[in-house]
Amino acid sequence: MPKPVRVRFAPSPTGDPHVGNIRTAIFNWLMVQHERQQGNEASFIVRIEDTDQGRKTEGALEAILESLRWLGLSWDEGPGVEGPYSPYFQSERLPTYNEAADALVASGWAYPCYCSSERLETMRRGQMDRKESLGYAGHCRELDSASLATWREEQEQEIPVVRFKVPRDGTTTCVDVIRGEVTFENRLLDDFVLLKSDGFPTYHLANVVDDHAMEISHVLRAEEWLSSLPRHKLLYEALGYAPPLFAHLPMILGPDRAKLSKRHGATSVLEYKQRGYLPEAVFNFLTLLGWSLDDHTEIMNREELVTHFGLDRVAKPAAIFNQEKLDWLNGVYIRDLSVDELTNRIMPFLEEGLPADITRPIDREYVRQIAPLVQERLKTLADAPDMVAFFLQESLSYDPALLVDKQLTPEPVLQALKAATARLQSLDVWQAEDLETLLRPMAEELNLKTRQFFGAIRSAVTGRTATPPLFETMEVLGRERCLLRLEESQRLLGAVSSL
RNA sequence: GCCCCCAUCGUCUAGCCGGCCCAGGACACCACCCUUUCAAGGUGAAGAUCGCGGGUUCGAAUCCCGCUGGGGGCACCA
Repeated sequence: MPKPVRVRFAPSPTGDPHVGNIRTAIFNWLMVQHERQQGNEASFIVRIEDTDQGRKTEGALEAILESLRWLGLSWDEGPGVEGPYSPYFQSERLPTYNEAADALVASGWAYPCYCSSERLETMRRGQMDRKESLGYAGHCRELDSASLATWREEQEQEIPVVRFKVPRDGTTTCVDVIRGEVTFENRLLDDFVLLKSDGFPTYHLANVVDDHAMEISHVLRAEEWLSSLPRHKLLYEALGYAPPLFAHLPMILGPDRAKLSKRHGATSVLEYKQRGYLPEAVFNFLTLLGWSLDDHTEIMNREELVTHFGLDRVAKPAAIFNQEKLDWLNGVYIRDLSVDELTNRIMPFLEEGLPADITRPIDREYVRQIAPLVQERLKTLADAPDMVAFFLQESLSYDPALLVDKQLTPEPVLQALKAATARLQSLDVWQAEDLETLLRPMAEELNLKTRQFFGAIRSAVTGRTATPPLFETMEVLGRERCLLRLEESQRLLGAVSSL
């Protein structure tokens, strides 16, 4: 019986989670789902690492959870889902860390340090000037209790921090599932802080203690953590814990190859939601950043991803976030939606983005008729309001020049519009097919190219030059509105040509 | 500065326990087709001396070493 797979996503509530964080969450989640599909026991845990009171951000927790929910990354244990290892907020687990720190001090693996932050800062600057490697030099490490007390007075520190006593020599070899063995020299690791003077643990301590307490089997996290691995390994050993397996995931970089940040445009997952990206597209796209199935499969739904995902096909190099490819993928997913589904997804964007003069609520049934016409033209759901507005607007406002093809003068266009209107008035079945049967032959009669003739009608009826197919558009627009707009266009054009 | 990781088309990547690769797919770009506009779709083109230099080998993108480049880390942040 293999030990159950237990992985965790451990964000810190310091802002909107960006796509890199979420990609990590996706890989964790995927691994769990895959294991389950294989018939193995597996759990996805969300643990909130809120041990830095100073950086806590209002609303960040909700943003994290919303991001996860939006992408369908449900968790088995975590906020709102109590489990056998509750609580899942580190700020509520302080006693556990204290115990661990005490045990470490008792066993000689850690010691209190009274050095003031000013002293540390000065030390760091000195190291920088002398171009030495940075890190705590170890002043309090060897002090006996008497000299420690004196030092405490001198530094005016009430409460000490607790530091880990890193071996002065030797090496620490760690294993990363994706990269293999990585060896570090212990003398280059400084005595890092375990417990801060405010009583909160640092990431290193909290992380190790919790991963052990929650019986985490695999730690999948971003590559930026790789250099902390030896510290963690040492900590596991000092604490007498069996370490989990570690896999450091490739980073996601901006187009300038730097760590993704606000400068690169949208980085928050919620921003993508807002910009009209489909969660299934974002999910699929993020999965492809650092993982691949083979040399040709790219579009995979959740289920396919679950069956194929594995750590063995995670890539090593960092990936650059390619916005254009996401746009394409989003279009693919939009085109794949059923009309009903597309209508549902578009509605909120229309309510939100359509001009204020269009009366609300927007008629869903009508939108449902429009939806198929714009489906293959939408790059994002947020494109919908602009693309659809003319269907719902009471009156159009556009430059009458749009009615006239560049190679034409207003006069023949005006005549054509007049003729078309007259014929259309006597058409009793207002359907695309009939509209086409009626109008297409007219182009030749009027001695106009179809693009010139249809273009004029298109502009008259929509106020635009780029629209869905004309006849279907007219059908959805309806007889009355089309005729009205056709007449209006003649008025506009007449005014222009008489100038 | 020191430590660690990484290195195939502009980008995401396949290939990397050596020959099937003078390197495959996708996005973007270009051309053509379809066409009432815009899309979508179809076809095709262009695009990587596999970062560079040494080895090993009959043979290297694939193994080894060095260099260079990029990234990450070096907090009482995570």
